[in-house]
Amino acid sequence: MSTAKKTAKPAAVTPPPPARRRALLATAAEVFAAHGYDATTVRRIADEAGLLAGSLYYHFDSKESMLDEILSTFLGELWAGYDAVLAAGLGPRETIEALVTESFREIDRHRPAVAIYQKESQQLAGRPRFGYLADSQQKFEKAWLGTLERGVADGVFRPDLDVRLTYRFVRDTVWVAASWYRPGGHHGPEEIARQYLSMVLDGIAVRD
Amino acid sequence: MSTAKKTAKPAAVTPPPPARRRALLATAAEVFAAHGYDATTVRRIADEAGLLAGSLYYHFDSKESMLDEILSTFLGELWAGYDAVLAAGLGPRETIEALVTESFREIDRHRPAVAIYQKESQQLAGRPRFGYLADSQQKFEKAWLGTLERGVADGVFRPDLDVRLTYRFVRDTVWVAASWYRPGGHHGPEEIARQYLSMVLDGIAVRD
Amino acid sequence: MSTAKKTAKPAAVTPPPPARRRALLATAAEVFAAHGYDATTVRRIADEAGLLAGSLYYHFDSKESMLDEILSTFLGELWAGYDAVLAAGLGPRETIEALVTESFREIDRHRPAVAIYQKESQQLAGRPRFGYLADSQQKFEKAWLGTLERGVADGVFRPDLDVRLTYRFVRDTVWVAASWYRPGGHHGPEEIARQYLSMVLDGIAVRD
Amino acid sequence: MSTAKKTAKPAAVTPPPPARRRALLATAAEVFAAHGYDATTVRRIADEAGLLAGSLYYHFDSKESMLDEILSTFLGELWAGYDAVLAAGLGPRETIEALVTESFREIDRHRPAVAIYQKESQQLAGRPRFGYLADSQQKFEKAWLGTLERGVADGVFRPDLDVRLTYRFVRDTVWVAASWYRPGGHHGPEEIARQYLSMVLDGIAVRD
DNA sequence: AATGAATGAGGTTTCATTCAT
DNA sequence: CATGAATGAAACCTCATTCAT
Repeated sequence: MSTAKKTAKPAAVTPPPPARRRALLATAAEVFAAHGYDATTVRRIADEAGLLAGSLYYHFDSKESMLDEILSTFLGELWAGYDAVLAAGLGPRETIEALVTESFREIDRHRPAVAIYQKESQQLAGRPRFGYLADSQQKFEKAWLGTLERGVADGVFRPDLDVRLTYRFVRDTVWVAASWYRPGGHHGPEEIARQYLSMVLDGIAVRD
Repeated sequence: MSTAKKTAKPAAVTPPPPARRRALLATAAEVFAAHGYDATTVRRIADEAGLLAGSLYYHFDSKESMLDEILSTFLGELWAGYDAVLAAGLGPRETIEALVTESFREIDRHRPAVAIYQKESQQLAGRPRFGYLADSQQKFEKAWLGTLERGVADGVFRPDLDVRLTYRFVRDTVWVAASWYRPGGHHGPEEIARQYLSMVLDGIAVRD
Repeated sequence: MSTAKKTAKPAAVTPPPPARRRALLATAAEVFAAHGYDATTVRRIADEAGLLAGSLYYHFDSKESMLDEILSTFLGELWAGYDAVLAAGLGPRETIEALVTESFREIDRHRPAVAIYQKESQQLAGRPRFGYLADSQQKFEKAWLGTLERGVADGVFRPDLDVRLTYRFVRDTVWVAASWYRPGGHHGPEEIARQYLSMVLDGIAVRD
Repeated sequence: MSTAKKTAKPAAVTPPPPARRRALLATAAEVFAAHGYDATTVRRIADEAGLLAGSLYYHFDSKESMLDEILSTFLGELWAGYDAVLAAGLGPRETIEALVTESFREIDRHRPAVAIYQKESQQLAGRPRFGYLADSQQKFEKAWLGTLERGVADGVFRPDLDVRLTYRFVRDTVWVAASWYRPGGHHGPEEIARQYLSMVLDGIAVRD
């Protein structure tokens, strides 16, 4: 029956429009990540996606709006994960472990977006349209710095720690991983997180 | 006679005063670092330097040649320092300490160049003109990876270390510091190096 | 049966309901008049009409053909009115009065078309498709100029009149009214015509 | 002597930069007036001026800024003339005569600008950048309407005049002349003004 | 050394139009 | 009849680069 086809996949009816959009954004993200936002031409994205440059403008307002959608989508999912961790009431060490693990998971799922974020966010945060990048960065700092400080106060982390400096080192190292991480490689995100945490928490030197 | 000056140092006739060149390159590096190479217009550099865009071409062949000169100068000095460290015959731990300290010193002296290197090198390494970037990266990897491996073999570093992964983390953390480091701030390069080494070598967690 | 309807009026099958066409043209005319032909996008018209840009092409061949239909329809009705006046055998003054009155009536009924005509006709008259605009302008000139000349010859209009100049002034003032006239406002078209004729025929100065 | 050349034309030293600018603006104005602002391509202007489209951007920020400069320059000169007339303390009839004459003089000197103003000002007045167009229009209305009202009050103009309507007719007729006026033709601006004033003030009909 | 002006290639974006569904 | 997606031409604009002065 003709109705059978329509009722067969009712769940798929809900998100019908984003289908193409999402594919195009994925392509765009890949190219942005590989060549940098400025150096990426709209034509390059279109080529990669198999249509003409002008046709992209049926789906998106501008090159910038593609970037915007890529970054805001990523940050949305990132904060969903982070907020869950922060709401779990874990101790400082466990919170750091969970945040690091969550971060590498995000890199695994949104590698191009993370790479773009890493390279361009400082540049973009100034523009009004990307104000949410600055907001996110502030929340980010609050979450990490707060946890580190709590750890020092609780006697879990070394008392001589310069937390601000430590925060910067940890933050950068985690995200910069997006520049070399390849999904499906030797290590999954959890394995990488474990190695990284082992280094940061316990050091690479052999203990006396 | 006017010829006296010229014949006195015949070799110096071609590149008259490197003073201006250096100043212009410093300006260019600052702008490249702040906005990214692609996003930087020649006019912007010229504005910042107080002349017109076209006038820059009296001093340099092209925008790319400015970038080239900035990066190769930086890498030249970097390797002078690194080679000295590597030739000193230190133990693995001391070598790592010396390399990290040397790196932060370079960041202190060449912050814009390092920032540019960090952001653009992956992109540039492919082009023939910037082949030395890839070479440098290889030497770099060899130095660091070798030292880490030697440390593990010597029982100085933990035996369960994934040296490749560790190398990446360490490398990135060091260089990424160029994006937030401000010369003349709270900590000098040596202090930052010490903090960083303390974290990487001994971990941030309190020992039992 | 469904076929009954179709076979009932075979002649009407091709151009089914001019109702929709007319409504779409009215919308198009409004937008053309408000923003100018070139500055009007097909999408804007479609938006205003409540369908998608592509869908307009089911009804019309092109944007230009909409313009064409709007203008030719208008001119058709205009000349029906003018020809009736000119065939009535009135005296020069009465002819002028009737033409002016008829013109303001047309503005009342076809304001957008008149506004378009006013703004674009000089531009369009050159293109072959719109040759009828030039023809119309010639007929127009002949009718007005002829009447003015007749009036001077008959001693009804002042003998020192530069008829060509007068023609231009009168012609422009009448049609330019389309840019500010709003149907349903204070004055109806006949009232405006009366005021205008009073000014042009007798002047605004008080007679001695 | 070399100094002779420099001191020969000291007066020309003052306005050295606008030389090329003004010529380019004149060309642009001509093209805008002939084809309409929207329908005019930057390339067309460049072709007409004998350089490449991109080169225009050395002199102007944008197509819009050319339009802006054309219109604001014109309005500046127009109001210099109008203000002088209004400040002269003439009677209503003489003021109208002087304003009309001044207007035709402006058309004579700025024909393209007037034509552009006539065609595009209503469209542009809404945009913030061209707010001065709306301001000008208000001043304009105040000047003309006020004079007409004063004339009626003084018994110089007919008491049954609808001044608002009269204002519109007079205003349009004057400016619309820019669409057909050709400098250097049969009539100079003063002659046209005289003819026009004769029509408007005394009417075209023969007095009884 | 530097300026003013221009070039020419290429970038982003717009838009009338087409067409399978 | 209408939609959604795409095309392709052309528009505005940017920018590295050149060159006569």
